[in-house]
Amino acid sequence: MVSNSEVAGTLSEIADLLDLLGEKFKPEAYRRAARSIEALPESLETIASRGDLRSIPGVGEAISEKVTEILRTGSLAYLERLRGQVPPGVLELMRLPGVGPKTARRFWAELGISGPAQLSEAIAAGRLSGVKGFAEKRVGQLRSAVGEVAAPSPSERMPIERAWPLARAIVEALRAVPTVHEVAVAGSLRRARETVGDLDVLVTADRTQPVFDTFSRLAEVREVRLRGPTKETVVLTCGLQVDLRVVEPEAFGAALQYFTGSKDHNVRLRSLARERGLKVNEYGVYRGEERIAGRTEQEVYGALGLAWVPPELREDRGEIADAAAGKLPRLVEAPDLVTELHAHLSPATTPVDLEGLVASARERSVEAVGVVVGRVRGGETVWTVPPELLDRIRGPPLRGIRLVPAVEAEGDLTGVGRSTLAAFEAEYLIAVPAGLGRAPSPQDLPPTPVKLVAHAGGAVDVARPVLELARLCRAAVEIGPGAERFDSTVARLARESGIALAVPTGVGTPPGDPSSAVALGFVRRAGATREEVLNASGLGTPAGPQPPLTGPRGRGRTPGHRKR
DNA sequence: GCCGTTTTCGGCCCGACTGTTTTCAGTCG
Repeated sequence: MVSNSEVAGTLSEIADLLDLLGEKFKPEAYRRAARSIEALPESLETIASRGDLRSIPGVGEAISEKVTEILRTGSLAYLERLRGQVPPGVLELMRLPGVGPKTARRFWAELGISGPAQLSEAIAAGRLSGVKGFAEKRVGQLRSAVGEVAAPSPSERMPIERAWPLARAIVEALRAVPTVHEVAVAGSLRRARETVGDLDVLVTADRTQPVFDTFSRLAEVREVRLRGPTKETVVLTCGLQVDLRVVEPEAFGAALQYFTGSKDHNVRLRSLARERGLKVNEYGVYRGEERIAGRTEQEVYGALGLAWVPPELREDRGEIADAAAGKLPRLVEAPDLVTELHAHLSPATTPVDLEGLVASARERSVEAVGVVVGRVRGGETVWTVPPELLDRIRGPPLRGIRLVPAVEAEGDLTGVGRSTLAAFEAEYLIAVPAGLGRAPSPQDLPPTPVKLVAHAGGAVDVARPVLELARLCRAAVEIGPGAERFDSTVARLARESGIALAVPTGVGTPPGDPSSAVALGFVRRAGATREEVLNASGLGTPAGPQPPLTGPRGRGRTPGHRKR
């Protein structure tokens, strides 16, 4: 079994090799195919077995044949042939910071340098002095670049839930600068990608200098890598790179659009602009010399005849055509989340904790909270809240918040039934299918409806049996960051199978915990509307057409409705 | 190599920054 990432890696290597060989457009074609494959919600094997490889953006006749060969044989003759033309060390040279295909090729072809070690020797021996294009400063850069190879590896992509608090801290620090007006985070964090490679921060300000000064002096900053009149790049102690740009207010929307990406979304957007005789860059939309949009993103998309595209959808998966046709989904939003389905009290719970939970719900305008009052494993009770708390949870609403008792059932669901709920006087079950190694069969299902499948997590292929369980139970699956929840690719698969989603609201989590915001980003990234999120319908829904409480696919009701 | 409500051929996003230049090439995002 060859993973999607391995295939993407192979295509990227082909791109690099073609770059070194001086090819013009092929490298970008291979990179684009690699990016789409990396972002696929299901395995290439599955797609190939349906004969659908050509439906992947950027995959045409030639690349689909190569992918097929890799899947079938685990290797690729074309790649081996390219490798034969370029010494392996030259690829490593190209991966040094500041060294691209042209420079690497010159080292190799003109100076006989075919690897970082040889480059290091050449620099030490002074063989670069007098060579055109390699003056003192450049040689200094190369020396440190070669040195860094042995040092800790360059920063890899970071899980979004880790990057989120860092971004928040930076935004708050910049907002405190007196000359600053607007601050926004763009990039893959804004698109709610599961991992982020760097942070992009945009600022409008009266004066640039104080902004850069504050930025460079942040406690988390390890080094300032580059500073120009409008842009500064730093590296944080954790290795994450942060780019800060100061833009004028008239261009804020255009810059936000541009730096939010994705790259493929922007390329398509600018191609569309060209077709309409317009030009889009980070300063605005231009007809000739005249700027016709730029202050807001709505203006920018509007000038191109498009509806504003939510950042989470900007991946060139057809969203631009949808925006042109007015067919973009109305994605679920934070105020839609009126119910928390899965809140925990600590094992040593006191009434104070319950007050805290209620306060937390009020803060977030959540009106009903499903509280776990007990946990069972294989029919045995493993944990339960103190009886006096159970009474309060079952009692009348606390300060307007309705508390709904729920039971978590770990692992195997056989033996879990109505009696389990009755024992706890709970209203619904939360399945926690740890170690579910196979697809469940209907006999495995409890006679009591399960409302939520939570704490499952894992990669797409691991998720399938869990999704099958959710489908059979007509339960929602919990989405969110971390190893114990499902990400946006699984959320998308769930939606496509008609399975409802559940989004943690953050009720009962510490202040500043990013998991609720990230979870919302994930389900939006999966294209979910309010109607597809179980805890977004029902209670307190604003006036207007009410979504069906029981969705078209027969999902359960929200806790708050059971006694109304 | 991919792709097309202008195309099955002829295009392929665009600008900041750096170091090296006498006006630009390369890298990066």
